[in-house]
Amino acid sequence: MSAKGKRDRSGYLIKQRAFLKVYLLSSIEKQPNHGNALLEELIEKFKPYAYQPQHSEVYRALHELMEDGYLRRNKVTKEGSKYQEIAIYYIKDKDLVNAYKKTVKADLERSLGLIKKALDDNYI
Amino acid sequence: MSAKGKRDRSGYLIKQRAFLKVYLLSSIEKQPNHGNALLEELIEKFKPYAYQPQHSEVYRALHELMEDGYLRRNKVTKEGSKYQEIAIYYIKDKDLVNAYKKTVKADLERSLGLIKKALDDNYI
DNA sequence: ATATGAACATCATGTTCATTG
DNA sequence: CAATGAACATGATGTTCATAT
Repeated sequence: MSAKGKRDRSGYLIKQRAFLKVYLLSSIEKQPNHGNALLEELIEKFKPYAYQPQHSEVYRALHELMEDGYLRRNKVTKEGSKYQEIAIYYIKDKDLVNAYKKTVKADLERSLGLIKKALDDNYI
Repeated sequence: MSAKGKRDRSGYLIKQRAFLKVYLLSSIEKQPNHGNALLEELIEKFKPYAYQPQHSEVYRALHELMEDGYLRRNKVTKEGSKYQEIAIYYIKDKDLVNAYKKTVKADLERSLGLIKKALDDNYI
């Protein structure tokens, strides 16, 4: 079974895996895309935050989203000068996606609260 | 060597260890205290956030803060009906503490930014 | 060389066990 | 039993290797 409804026992901040999953789902909602392109997009997006997600973590997230029925994909042969086989991801179940994003939203808000509190409590 | 200036390679959110350390330092600044009492205080504080730090993690944080010269402690025999030997922690170097808290503040703010961005980017 | 994926390695942290008084 | 600490175990993630085109 994949990492579905799990939050770690102690309940500290949201895990990277879930964080990346919502970004992947949002991006694919706008436009189906393949893994490496999604990765590059994320790397670019987080540059100002000194956060650089690793390719393996992004692939793992995508694989889990497939296993859990959020995404589907089809392998296609890239046209043009290059002839690399790539996997394009599409949303499979929009309702499921929305439900998932909702739970992650709650965890993001909880995390936001924790960090805000730490700034409040420890800095005048 | 302890976990001093380390941030994980990918630069995702602030680590629990550092998060707890600033709380421990702040609490001890106000009032020297022993490990278990600090733990209970933290558990209480984070109850609304469904976050329950573990005792081992708090002790590890305290040990590192000693190793790195932020805290000192003395073992005392508890008076009263109980006769347990407990370790009371005191601030050792205020300037060092302030410097440390400053770097953690930056990481908290960076983390805050990341989470805010995730909420902005993925939810209308 | 690009894209994907698996294998392997490590770190951060959680869970359990031990000791002391 | 309260407090501390170490040992052990697991999970989350990073790094490296493999494969295909």
